[in-house]
Amino acid sequence: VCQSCEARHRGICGALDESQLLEFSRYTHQRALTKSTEFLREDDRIEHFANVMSGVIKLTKLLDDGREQIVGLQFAPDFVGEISSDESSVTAIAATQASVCAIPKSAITRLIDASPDVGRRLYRQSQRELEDARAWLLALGRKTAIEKVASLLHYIALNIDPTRSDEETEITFELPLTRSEMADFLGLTTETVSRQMTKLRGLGLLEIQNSRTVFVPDLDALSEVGGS
Amino acid sequence: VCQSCEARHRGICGALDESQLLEFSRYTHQRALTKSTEFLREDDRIEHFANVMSGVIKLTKLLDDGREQIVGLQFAPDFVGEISSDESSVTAIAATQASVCAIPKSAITRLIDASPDVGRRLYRQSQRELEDARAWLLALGRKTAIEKVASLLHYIALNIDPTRSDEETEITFELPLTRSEMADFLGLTTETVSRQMTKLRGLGLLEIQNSRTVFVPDLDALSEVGGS
DNA sequence: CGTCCTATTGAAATTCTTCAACACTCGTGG
DNA sequence: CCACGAGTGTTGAAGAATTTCAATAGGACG
Repeated sequence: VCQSCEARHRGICGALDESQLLEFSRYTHQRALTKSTEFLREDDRIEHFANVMSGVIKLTKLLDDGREQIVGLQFAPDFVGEISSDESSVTAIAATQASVCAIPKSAITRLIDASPDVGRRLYRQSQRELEDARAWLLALGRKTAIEKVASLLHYIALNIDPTRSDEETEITFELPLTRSEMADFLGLTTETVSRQMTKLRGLGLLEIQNSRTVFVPDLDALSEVGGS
Repeated sequence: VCQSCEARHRGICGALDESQLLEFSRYTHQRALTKSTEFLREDDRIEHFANVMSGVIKLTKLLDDGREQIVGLQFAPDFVGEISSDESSVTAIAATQASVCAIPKSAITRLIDASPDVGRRLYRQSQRELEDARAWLLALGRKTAIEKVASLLHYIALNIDPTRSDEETEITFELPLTRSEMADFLGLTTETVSRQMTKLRGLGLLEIQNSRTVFVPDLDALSEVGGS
């Protein structure tokens, strides 16, 4: 059942052998999410987890007056959900059309006990998310608007396509976020994001079609503008 | 040997029974760190980990032009170091006089294999750090200067004393950070931090002695200013 | 007592935001 | 088929929050 799942190779399921996978697949169900579908809300009880198979999931936090911050983006084959906590500390929303493989909490617990490698993979993913979060702390705290936007575009470019090879220096992709969402990620306003995009285009680091389709001729140059 | 270690109860060593602890203690060594001692540098190979027993460790990241961001504070009995990565993604520096219990990488690996509970605790700590990092992303991205400073003071107040009970609504403590370090945490300048401290004092939320000793009469009121 | 480091305060400068107008895209219904 | 409208994106000008520059104050220590 899981053979076709993109999450198979890098995700947690790669830790399972064929028989475990078969057994496990009895408890999972695949789910298609339309854009903007919320499938996990901050402070809600966590009942199940999800492997992102395609699309992009945004993790957000809210201030009570409505100010919003995106605190993470999950690309295939990332795992969504906090194991060691009963309540979610973030809201998870499909930023694009997406498909996920949902797993009940009880199944994942059993899985961890049965296969230490699953636990290791979850831990590794958690560490990777922590690294990402800290890289963004640096960006939000110390980078200028144009550096922030360049960093975000570079980050998305590197993660949007799970099959992308590291050698490729140019890339074309669909932005999974609106200007407003980019702003909510970077602690800016839509207007500022838009202006910086225009500036990057002026620098020849970016070409924009439809305002959503982006061509980056030189990823390293973009990364350079984003600051190390 | 570890009986006196503050890290015993909440930290990872709490997962060990007496005999494991004794065996384990043969590989650890306690180390006193004077203020500003760097004991882990970004991109360096990780050779050993550390349990914070007292004091505060700051985790920082640098941009190549020297701009600095503090991306985490580790209080007793937190664990410092990334298990699932060979190179550190942060620099760890003693923000105050501190003492740590250092553990060679090889010992921790064996420990995890021997006791699943240790792995679980490390995972849980990692998740807690991730939650913290994301809470600060919200703060850096969307809070105003005064909200940032109030949030940081509240955070420090809650964590500085491992023996503090949740019932206490007022607290006096020594700031483990200079104004400049607070600024590096919050993505501000020292001047702005100083001005917001003055403002908070004016609001009666803070009393300041020596500029380092702080009295907070009402933690909830402070938290309120920091935004939810 | 002077020196160094940290912190505070003021005034000018800058970045980013806010407010406002307009353009573009896409789907729906006349 | 075209017009309309809603959502999204761009651009300009004025405003605000924070930074930068500068001067002063307070402590710790030799």
